[in-house]
Amino acid sequence: MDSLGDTIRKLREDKELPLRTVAAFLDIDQAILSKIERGHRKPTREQVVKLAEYFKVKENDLLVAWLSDKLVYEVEDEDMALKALQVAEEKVKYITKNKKK
Amino acid sequence: MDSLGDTIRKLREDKELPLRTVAAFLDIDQAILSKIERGHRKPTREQVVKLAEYFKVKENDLLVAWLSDKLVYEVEDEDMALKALQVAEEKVKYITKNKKK
DNA sequence: TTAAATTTGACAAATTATGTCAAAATATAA
DNA sequence: TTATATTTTGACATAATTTGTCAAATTTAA
Repeated sequence: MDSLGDTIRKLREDKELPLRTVAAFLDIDQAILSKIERGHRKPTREQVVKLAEYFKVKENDLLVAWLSDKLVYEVEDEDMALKALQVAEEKVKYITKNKKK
Repeated sequence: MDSLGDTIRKLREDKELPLRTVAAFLDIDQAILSKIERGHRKPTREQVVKLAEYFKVKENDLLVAWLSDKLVYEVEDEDMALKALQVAEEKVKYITKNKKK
């Protein structure tokens, strides 16, 4: 199961691009991109969108990976992590349903 | 489906306590407690723990409500909210499994 | 009404997220 | 090897968000 960082690194290495190049496109220091790929930093939503564009992959796929990573980060040192995720799912379903009307 | 704020408000009103009293126990201004109950502010983890103690309800139940609220807040304006939650669940299961070893 | 309780919004302080930079470490090519 | 390019790390700055106070406005209920 790849993290978002792993995915980005693979995309970049497949094209044999240095951090410098991709980081320039994102308009950030390469240090940050390095940290993002290694999972030591979370990219911003905008960076993820740009990366999808840059590597020509589905924006939605990358955003799901990004958002789920954020959720994992948010619950990870809690015992009730799984329970909370399940309850959150129910809440989202409930909210979505009542928004449709 | 009650939010955490609703739950706290009910617990407080059942005991006929003013915001002032409970807020004092939490060591915050009553304005914040008002906002928490109305869902305009998120309580901190520590505040939730204190509230569980104060109202003598299961800490874990309140923490699940709190954490799931935070998760909902984090995904709520994303189309892929549900998908991200499901992927996060898989990731948490994966992490938990590999931690046991 | 008037007194208590609650709500609101402007603002301040604290915390966390995001970024730069330069030096250290690592990988690659000559 | 030695030199060059790339990546990684950590100290630090800046920006954004969270968490809080305060006082005035509003609502509730005696």
